Amino acid sequence: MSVLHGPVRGVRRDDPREDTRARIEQAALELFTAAGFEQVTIEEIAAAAGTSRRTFFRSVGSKADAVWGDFDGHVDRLATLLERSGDDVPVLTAVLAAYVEVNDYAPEDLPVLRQRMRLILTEPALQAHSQLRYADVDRVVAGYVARRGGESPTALVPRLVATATRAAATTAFEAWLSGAAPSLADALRTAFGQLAEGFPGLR
Amino acid sequence: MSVLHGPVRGVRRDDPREDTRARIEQAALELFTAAGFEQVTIEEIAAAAGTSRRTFFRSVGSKADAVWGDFDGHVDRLATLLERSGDDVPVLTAVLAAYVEVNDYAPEDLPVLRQRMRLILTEPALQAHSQLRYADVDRVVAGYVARRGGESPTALVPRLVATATRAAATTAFEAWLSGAAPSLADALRTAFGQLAEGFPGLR
DNA sequence: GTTGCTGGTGGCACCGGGTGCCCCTACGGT
DNA sequence: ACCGTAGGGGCACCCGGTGCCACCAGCAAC
Repeated sequence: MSVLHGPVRGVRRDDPREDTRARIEQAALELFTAAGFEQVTIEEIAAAAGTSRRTFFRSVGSKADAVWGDFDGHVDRLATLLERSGDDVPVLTAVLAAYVEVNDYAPEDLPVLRQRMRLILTEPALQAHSQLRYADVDRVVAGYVARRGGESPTALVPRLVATATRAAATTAFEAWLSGAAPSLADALRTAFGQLAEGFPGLR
Repeated sequence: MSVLHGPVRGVRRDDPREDTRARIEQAALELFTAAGFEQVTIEEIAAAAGTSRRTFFRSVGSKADAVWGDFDGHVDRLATLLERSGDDVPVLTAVLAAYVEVNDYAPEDLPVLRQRMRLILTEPALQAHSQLRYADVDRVVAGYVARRGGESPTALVPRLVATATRAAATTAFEAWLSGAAPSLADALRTAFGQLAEGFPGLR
């Protein structure tokens, strides 16, 4: 699951609030990458962004959010994509397609995405925080699977499909990050393919 | 993935250190269940256990560890079970069997297990922390799958099998907790079955 | 009995993330 | 000139977590 926010997040183009937020996120990303997430204090980030500790918390909410950015927007996009997918396409295929489209970034955005995902997947504190974000994603996917299958969103199969596909997505991200996969979309397709086949050769 | 520690954890039977630890964990569990994880402070737990804040941290390490208990021991048991499983049994079957055996509790231990898992699966702070524990489990399973398949533990398939089976295990735990499954072993078998079949009907 | 060591403990100061509250300042409308 | 409002800074506080030292059993050696 990725992290970059779309081109337009706020309402106005020169929103001063969004401006300081962007400055803070950028400063944070650089410092985290250089020195490690836990080694950098909020005060240092604020200083690097030319603002105060208090403003940091007001604009980004928490230290982890400085890395995650506007993830809620991505979850919303995922939900919209699933809602709009036709009922004729198989469930797993629809989920895969939604994951692929949500994570379709412009080439110039890929370096920053790498930076963020690298932090999220390697720094323990961010790894822990990720579970909370994943839970949001899982709720969306489970809801979709439940709707398609005429089941409750809390039934075993919808939950299982949601967590398993999300596990596949994060594994695909790891593979892409390590350079083992040519592209994110490719890694996602490979992982979902294995999942849908029930891991042939391991049974 | 469960949490209860085995009958003997320490070296001596009347280890005073183990004794205060057990008292603290019990007090913490009761308070967390009654008031919620974040609402209870370390000082309150220490007071309820008849000890001090400093001793709390010395004996249980962190607030989350008061709920998780000796999880490392479970990971070790899982690793041992996988090591000893024969090479003739299919990989997924071996992983399922290991999960089932690791989570085979005596009936009298089930209430406490429910209490702990309920907190871990519902309290956001503990949910976040769980990802770090799951990562340990995933490393063990990925290592086993890699060995059986002659691959690298960091290759896509071993990682994917590890995260997907663990996702199945946690989903099974949720189903068991909510009362939808008669037993933990049953829920695990159902979830692994779905996973191994590649979710028939959704493709 | 005194000495000395050791392990479990408590107290204390400190750090860092996070929040509530108040004040200041710049800006736009009237 | 007069406001209202929004973004920002400062400050005090809470809480989880750690390092350090001081205390006090118990126990071995002399």
